[in-house]
Amino acid sequence: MENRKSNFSEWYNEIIDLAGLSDKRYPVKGMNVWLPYGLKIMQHIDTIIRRAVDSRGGMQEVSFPLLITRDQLSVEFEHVAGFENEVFWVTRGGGKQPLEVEMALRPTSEAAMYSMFPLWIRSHSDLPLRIYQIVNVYRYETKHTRSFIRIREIHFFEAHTAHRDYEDAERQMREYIDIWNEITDALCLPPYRIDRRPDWDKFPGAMYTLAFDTVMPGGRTLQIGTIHQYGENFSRNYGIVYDDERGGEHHYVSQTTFGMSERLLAAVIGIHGDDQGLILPPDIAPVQFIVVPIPSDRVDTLSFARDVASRASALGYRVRVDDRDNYTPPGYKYNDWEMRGVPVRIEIGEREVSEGKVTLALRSIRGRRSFPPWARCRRT
RNA sequence: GGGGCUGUGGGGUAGCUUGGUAUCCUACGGGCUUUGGGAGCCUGAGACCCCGGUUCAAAUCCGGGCAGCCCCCCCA
Repeated sequence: MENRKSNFSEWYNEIIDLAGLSDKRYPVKGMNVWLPYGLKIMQHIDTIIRRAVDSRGGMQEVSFPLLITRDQLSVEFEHVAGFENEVFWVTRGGGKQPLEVEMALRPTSEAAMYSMFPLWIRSHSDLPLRIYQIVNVYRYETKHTRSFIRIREIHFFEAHTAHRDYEDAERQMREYIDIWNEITDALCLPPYRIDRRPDWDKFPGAMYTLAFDTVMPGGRTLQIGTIHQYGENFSRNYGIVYDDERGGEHHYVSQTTFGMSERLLAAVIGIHGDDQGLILPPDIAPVQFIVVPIPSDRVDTLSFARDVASRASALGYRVRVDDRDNYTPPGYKYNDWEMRGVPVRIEIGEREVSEGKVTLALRSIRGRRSFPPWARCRRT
């Protein structure tokens, strides 16, 4: 395997392939296949995101259509102009018939959602409106694409909120930062930077943008999340208004958004990995304990291994017994699961069976210790 | 947006300059033997990115397309 520090780019490509995260051989530029192991990790990341968002209450998950009509995008607005060069268009349907109304694959969902907001928001009692979705968005990247970092089909979390005034929207911005802290804690990401982007670099249409940046090996900064204060910029263009308590008087809502993507996975890969491969935080590891039986003629290590595994499963951990028999020496399995980033390995050989103990090896420190049965499972 | 490079079995490669039989490693299937840090022997299957051009003949030369890689810059 490539050296992570001196040759990060190639190490990154190699580990994504070896660990079975994503297959970039799919014949469309920037659109890769999520492989089982990689998809599981991403789903666990999504679970962490949902937990962080849902636990605060008031925010609800939705799912909007993929297609946006040309009309929805025909608003004269810097937001629309900002994306016009990265939109995929659907122009035909049913054989070769040109569509009467051309449709875009969403590059982000403002235009989709804000076409519905005026129908949903009538009075102050409809506010705040706070929704999010985890869907794919599409951007016609012309530059060099890169697994999980710059792709054309993006696995995207986007939260959208509408508030009665700017102050309430600002409160939402502060809550986003709390949510972000909870997520980065669970992913064991190191302290990050929050940058207020200069005007030329803010999200198209936003009043201001705060970006969460992290630094990858090799020194490159990776923007892994952004929150945007829209103020009334969008509501004035999409006509999102409400009646206040006095009735009759219309006010524009103030809006915010929060965006994240599989760049979170890219950050976890890049920041935690080493020359042996991935190192996964336990919360997102598809396999948290790998039990490796070492075959023996004298004792039944496999049964013992399965017994250990079922006890750990009963405690709620994700456990797997590596009972593949085609790789006979255990060293292959050790290296294989270390490469995949499994946090804890449990080795079961003659010694463990006869002494009634297990031997644990931790991925993060690459040490090994022997323990009496089950003693540490709850704490690891 | 700019600069450079590459496409050969699943992965990594030799062959290309000088056109003619495609090399090796690894992974994979079958069989036997093995087993406390990437096992061994036997055997089997598997490839020249796509389209066009030059030529008796193209993996090799030329043009285009598609895909990928590296550096600078930037987006989630």
